Amino acid sequence: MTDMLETTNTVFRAFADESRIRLLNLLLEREVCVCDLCVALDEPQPKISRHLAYLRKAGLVTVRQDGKWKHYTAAKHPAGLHRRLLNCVRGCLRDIDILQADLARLYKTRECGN
Amino acid sequence: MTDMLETTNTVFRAFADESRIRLLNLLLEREVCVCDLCVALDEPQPKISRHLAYLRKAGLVTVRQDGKWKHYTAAKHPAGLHRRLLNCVRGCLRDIDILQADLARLYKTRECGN
DNA sequence: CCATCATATACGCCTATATGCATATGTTAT
DNA sequence: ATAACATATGCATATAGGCGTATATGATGG
Repeated sequence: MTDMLETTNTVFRAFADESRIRLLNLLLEREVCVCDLCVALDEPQPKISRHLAYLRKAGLVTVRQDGKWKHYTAAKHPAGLHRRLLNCVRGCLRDIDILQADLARLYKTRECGN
Repeated sequence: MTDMLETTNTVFRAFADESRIRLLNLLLEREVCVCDLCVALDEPQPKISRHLAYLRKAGLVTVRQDGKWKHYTAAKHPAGLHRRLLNCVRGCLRDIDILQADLARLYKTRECGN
């Protein structure tokens, strides 16, 4: 496929933003609703939603609707490059301060019931 | 380090461009001078030089001066994330048509002496 | 010193992207 | 139906990035 390079490009672009890396870091851990992500990252909701849309279009996360909440999580069976890059993130980024702090806040937070 | 996330971001951005992926693909193979890269990618020299500067600043490639030529190659001992991402490229992207064609052109070309 | 060659950078233009604020959409409960 | 809540999107703006063209820098050879 000739457009595989374009797909690759899309995926790398998806990773090329601090907010999206922070989101992926959390979504690799477990399923999280938008409001909890807002709390964990301490960022306004429209900003979070737009980045989630970006990640969704890039095929890196999936959504599950649950009443008025939407729960996002890292895509389960991503294609070759997606999977490898997600593993990169999981493996390499664990130690970064901000990402650890995000995880800590995530586990302290239970905004929505689920 | 708090700015590790920024570094990470820089590296991902470096990968988020088709020309730069094509360059990295070649530079992972061997040391190449700028003029040979222009031929292999069939792109104008200023464009190549600008992307090489980008990759240099991101710490992904190094330069060796040799008279009037400059030879670039993938950084030998990159840090954790750099190394993992470069391996990703080496492993995942080999099969892409364009990248294979680039390699083929590279091996047919010997513009500069070295 | 001057011409030539290899590479780097400056400029202007255009597109993509990130963000804040306001608002739309969609769901639940009363 | 309406109010309240969760999420998504539209608009305006600011900034970054990519590209082509022209030009600067730096090295070599006459």
